[in-house]
Amino acid sequence: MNTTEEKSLNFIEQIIEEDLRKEGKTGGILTRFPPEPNGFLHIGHAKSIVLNFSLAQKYGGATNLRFDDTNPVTEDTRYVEAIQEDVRWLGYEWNGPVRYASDYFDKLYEFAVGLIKMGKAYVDDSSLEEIRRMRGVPTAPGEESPYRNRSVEENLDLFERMRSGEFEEGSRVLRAKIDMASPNMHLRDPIMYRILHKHHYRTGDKWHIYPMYDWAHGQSDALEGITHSICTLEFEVHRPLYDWYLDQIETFHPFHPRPKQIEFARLNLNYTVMSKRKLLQLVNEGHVKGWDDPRMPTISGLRRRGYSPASIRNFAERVGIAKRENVIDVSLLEFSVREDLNKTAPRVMAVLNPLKVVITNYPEGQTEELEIENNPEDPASGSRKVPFARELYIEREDFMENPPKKFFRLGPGRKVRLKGAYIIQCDEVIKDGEGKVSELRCTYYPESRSGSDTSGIKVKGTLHWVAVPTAGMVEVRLYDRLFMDPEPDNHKDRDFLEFLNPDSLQVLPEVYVEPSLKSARVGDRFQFMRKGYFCVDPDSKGEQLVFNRTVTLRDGWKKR
RNA sequence: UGACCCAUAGUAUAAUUGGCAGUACAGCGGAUUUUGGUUCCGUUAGUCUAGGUUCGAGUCCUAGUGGGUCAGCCA
Repeated sequence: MNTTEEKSLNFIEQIIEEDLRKEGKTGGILTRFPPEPNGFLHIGHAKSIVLNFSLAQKYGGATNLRFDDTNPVTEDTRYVEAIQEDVRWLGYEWNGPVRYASDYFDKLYEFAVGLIKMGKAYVDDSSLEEIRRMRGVPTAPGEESPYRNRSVEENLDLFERMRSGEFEEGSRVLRAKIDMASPNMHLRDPIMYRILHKHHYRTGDKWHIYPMYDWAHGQSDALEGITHSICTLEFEVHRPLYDWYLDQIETFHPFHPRPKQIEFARLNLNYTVMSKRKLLQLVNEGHVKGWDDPRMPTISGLRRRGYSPASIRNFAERVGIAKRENVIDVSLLEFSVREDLNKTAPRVMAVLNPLKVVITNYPEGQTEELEIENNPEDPASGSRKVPFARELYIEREDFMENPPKKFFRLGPGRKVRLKGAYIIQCDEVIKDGEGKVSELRCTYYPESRSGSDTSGIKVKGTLHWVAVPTAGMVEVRLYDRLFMDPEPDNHKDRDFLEFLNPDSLQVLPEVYVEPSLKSARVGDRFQFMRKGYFCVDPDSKGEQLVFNRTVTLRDGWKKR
């Protein structure tokens, strides 16, 4: 079973192995990750990154990072920085330099001239509206442009003048001459170049025409020697065009290897949105604090939330690769972080919502240092000293005045163990003027000390705690799902913003923590025992630490 | 009144390419536990429908149904 499990390949791996077999090779593929720098990367991109890089690793190849920067009006260098950081943080190193589609603008222009000379491309003076109208609709053929049969000489002249900036934006385009009656809309004389008098962050003001995606992408793949160009399903209808362009160019400029486009289903996660447009909207309208808000499904958001690169990689491997539309349950993502952090995150104690406990038989002024292991899952992580004292904080929800039988925690007359310390018994409940429990008076059993317990007392519950005199204080931010609906953008009559969860962020400004947390630094991850995994946020300033809750612990006692 | 793609437990994904439908997450039950965590064991639950080919169909064929994509000078 293990052996068959290892042999199981996804459909892309099957295609690659078949391709390699046909060519009598055992490896040497080249994949690419081609983001457009017009937004931050999200968990869906992570799936694509992991796919492309792990395929290359598996089949002895490499992966290029190429920015698809063919639209200067929406793209920005700010995004190219952020994207590189995210890919690196995920743990991948791309092949050679960062590449840009704009590196190939000259080559692309040359290829376009080649198509014109073959009579396979022409300059169209039609307006945007005319072109749209004459394109027809999916169920009915379009009609040919009156400019479709210009002479090669005229096309060459016009195209050259388009490039030099002689014409207004929108006045002309270069189109491939294919088939206005094709059932595939993308083959109805697709536009190759549009006029854009825009400054490009890399090519400056050199160009007045910019290539469309279809014209730029496949050729960039071919020029880089990409063997397998993996993209998402919506590009499936583009594949005939991808191949057509390559077919034409290969008549005067053969490519070895010739790239092959393969499509797979993008990742969708429930209780969130994954489109860059909607993510941008959340940022711009202030529904979140930025692209890296810990509630965002962006890679930078997840990083800030406390997700580790390994947990995201494991998640991406687990979701699988297929062509079926899918919606992954967030619980799989959460499982992936817990799995990783359980093995790596040191345990500490923090009380989110405090209730004071006074141990009446513990000598006033006395303290002691208790040795507590840092991570029971990792013996190599050692232990630390945690101070104990007569006055402590415990979690308010760990006490009930009238507890049900199955409640294993504290109640009047009940006993519990304090983690790594003593067994205590609740003797008296003190309330404030409003009847709210304000303090517990307890007694402890001196002989029940952890590690040398001779008391013989058995308790069912163990509580975390923080000693009052030595307690540190931090801010904690608790996060819940950003949307209350599993598929917020899948409702025909309702806007996804209607499903925003008003309680997705809860700030606890004063949380008591054990003193060992003083040395925590931005990015450090911990398990707050019994409460979940937490990560130090960059908003922390010096001693003033801010923690983000990455995810709660699995709760076998599902209360609330 | 088109073309193309897709359809396996609640979710996602396998099935040596035509040979006992498996895995993970989620759920449920139990054991262990100084985290109601972890770990371990058990368990519920599936091939869209109808025909056909075949000794044998999740897999091949036909039709249907359902879902998705395509009408940007976005990618």
